[in-house]
Amino acid sequence: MSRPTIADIAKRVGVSKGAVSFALNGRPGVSEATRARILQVAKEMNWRPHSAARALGGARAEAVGLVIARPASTLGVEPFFAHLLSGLQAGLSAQSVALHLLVVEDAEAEIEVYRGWASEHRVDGFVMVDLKVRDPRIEALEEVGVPTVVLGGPGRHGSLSSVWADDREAMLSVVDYLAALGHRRVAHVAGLPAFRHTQRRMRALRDSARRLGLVDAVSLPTDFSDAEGAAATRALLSRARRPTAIVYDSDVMALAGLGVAAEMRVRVPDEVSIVAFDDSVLTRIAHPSITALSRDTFALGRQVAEVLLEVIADPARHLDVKTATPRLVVRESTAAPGLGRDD
Amino acid sequence: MSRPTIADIAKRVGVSKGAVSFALNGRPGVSEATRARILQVAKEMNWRPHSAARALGGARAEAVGLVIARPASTLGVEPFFAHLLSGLQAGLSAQSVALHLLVVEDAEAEIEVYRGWASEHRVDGFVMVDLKVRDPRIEALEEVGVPTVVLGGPGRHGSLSSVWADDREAMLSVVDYLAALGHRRVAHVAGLPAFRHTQRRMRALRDSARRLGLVDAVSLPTDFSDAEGAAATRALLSRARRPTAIVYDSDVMALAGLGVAAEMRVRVPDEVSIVAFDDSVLTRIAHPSITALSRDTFALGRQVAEVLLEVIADPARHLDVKTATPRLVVRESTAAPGLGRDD
DNA sequence: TTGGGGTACTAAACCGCTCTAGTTGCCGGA
DNA sequence: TCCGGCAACTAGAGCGGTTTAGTACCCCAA
Repeated sequence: MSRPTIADIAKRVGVSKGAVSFALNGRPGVSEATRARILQVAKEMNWRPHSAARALGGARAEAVGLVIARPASTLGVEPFFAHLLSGLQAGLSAQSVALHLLVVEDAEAEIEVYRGWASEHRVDGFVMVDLKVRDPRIEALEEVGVPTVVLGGPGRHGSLSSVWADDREAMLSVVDYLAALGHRRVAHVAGLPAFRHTQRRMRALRDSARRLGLVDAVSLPTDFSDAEGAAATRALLSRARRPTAIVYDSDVMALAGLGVAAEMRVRVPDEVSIVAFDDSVLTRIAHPSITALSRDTFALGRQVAEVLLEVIADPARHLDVKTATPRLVVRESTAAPGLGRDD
Repeated sequence: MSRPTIADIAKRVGVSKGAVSFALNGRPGVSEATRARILQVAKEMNWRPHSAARALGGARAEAVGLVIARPASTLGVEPFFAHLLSGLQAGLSAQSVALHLLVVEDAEAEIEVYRGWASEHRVDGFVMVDLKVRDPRIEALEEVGVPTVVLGGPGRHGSLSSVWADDREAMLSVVDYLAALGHRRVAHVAGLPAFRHTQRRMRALRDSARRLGLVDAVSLPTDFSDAEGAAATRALLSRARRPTAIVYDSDVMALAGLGVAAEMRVRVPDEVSIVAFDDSVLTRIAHPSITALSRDTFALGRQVAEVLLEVIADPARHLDVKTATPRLVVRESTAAPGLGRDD
């Protein structure tokens, strides 16, 4: 026989549908004895709520949405993304909330999906990632009126809540560290300039260069791919006055850069130091292992989930959470310029 | 004002709810003129179907489920997984079907989620991954009665459809290649022995060793982590008669193995050749780059999605799709066993 | 003229659950 | 004895669609 409904339970126990509903939802209106009997029978019949029926009455969908506008084929490349997803899952599954995931072509399609899922009550909230410099999604999501947490900032996310890491401070700490080692020519292989965090990192490098008197502090934008990361590295290392340290905006690019250095017979860290934003297995198992800004993306994802659940519980709230600033994990890929020849 | 319903449209156009439903779903029962008028008004009012209401009536959920029983924190490590997810997305989003994703602790919880989502009509089908040797999930899913595609095989997935790659054939091709280069001592750093595909690879290595007269053809099981991959490599390279070639069950472990070799001053590929199952950026950007079995995981994911959509469309069907056998991409990490030749 | 059959449409049941507005029965107090 | 009040429970109206049964009307053949 097919799934039992509360009507079946009601008939069997000999009470009304309403009584069963009250009992199952733990609300007053039934005696303890009756409640126990109802729960017992519900269990025996292996009853489960029909989420659609609940949703019709205006209840929660018990799911949140994550829509990503990237070519699906590049998603897999980013350990960052996978970790974030894991963290989100961890935070959500604690409250048995599922994640509705969709990859679309562009921001326009993304906004369409927001509208659709919201009005179909498919989800209770959204997580928005890849905050752009002037981002049309912000306005769209505000209009849609569904609780949302933006991953990125600070600022520029309108009335939406956000969770952000201080990219500026992180970059400053990297440059300070390199400067303290004695580096004067620090280059930066950046990510997509359309991203807000890329801009903040580039600006931080410029500011620090001025403050510390560094020269040739240049940022080369890329698309985050290993190919462009390698190309940028090749360009930098081919310069007459090549940088003594390179900061990469992702672990994949740093690893690609390391490969290029080896191929060009530029020794790491003796002749060039390498630092990666974003830590992962990649930086640990590379040889030499790569000094990286470690930011526990898993925890970040979980935090995003928690904030979102809070905002869903009380839509009037507006949270703006700053996460721990990435911590620099020093490994074998950095050293004072021109020194060290321990190999 | 809140979302318009078909009743609102009906009132505005001056017809009944039923007529509106017929018009919006493109079924007979209304004249072309009326249909056009209804569609026009629906568009003006920016109407969207309420998925919960549809689901109540027994319609599709337009979503499929993927439940993974792994500690969420290890998910991100596997490029394989991320690629698979991307491919799934690509296949599903072509028909605007969303992916309901959940990470749970163990197989038991996984089965609970299958039961739950199925009876709540949250999804139209499931994708099952990580096929184990004697897998209780198979029976559970058959009982649940929701269209499912198992990633893995061949065989041992009951009445469920499946998509599988020939791991045996793949391993044979690797060993043949190594034997042809002159290798006689081939080791295998395997994955979790509970996985069916791990078993098949181990058996294939044993069979091939017998056929080709290889010695010391040993498989060391691991948990797929870079740590255990490194440890296994260290153990193998410390042997008195160490292997001249090592096959790794994942790209991450191969990269970790490469690191260990460098650290132990065992030259690759001069003293030991390295081959990875599963290709990704990692194997390409490593230095030296790693010879790998490339299997286009993205395409695999898309194929799974397509098969699932087919089975959902016609639940009576049973598909069993064998994907292209992984192709060996030779890079810098393999060569004839030159130095340290001591047979 | 009748009647059969097709088309275009309406009314209402139905899906499974929630929630409000009763209704019943019992108790205690005046 | 009557009545108010409360706890326990019932009846039934939604929620937003789909779908079935039924109706009104028209056309055409007998």
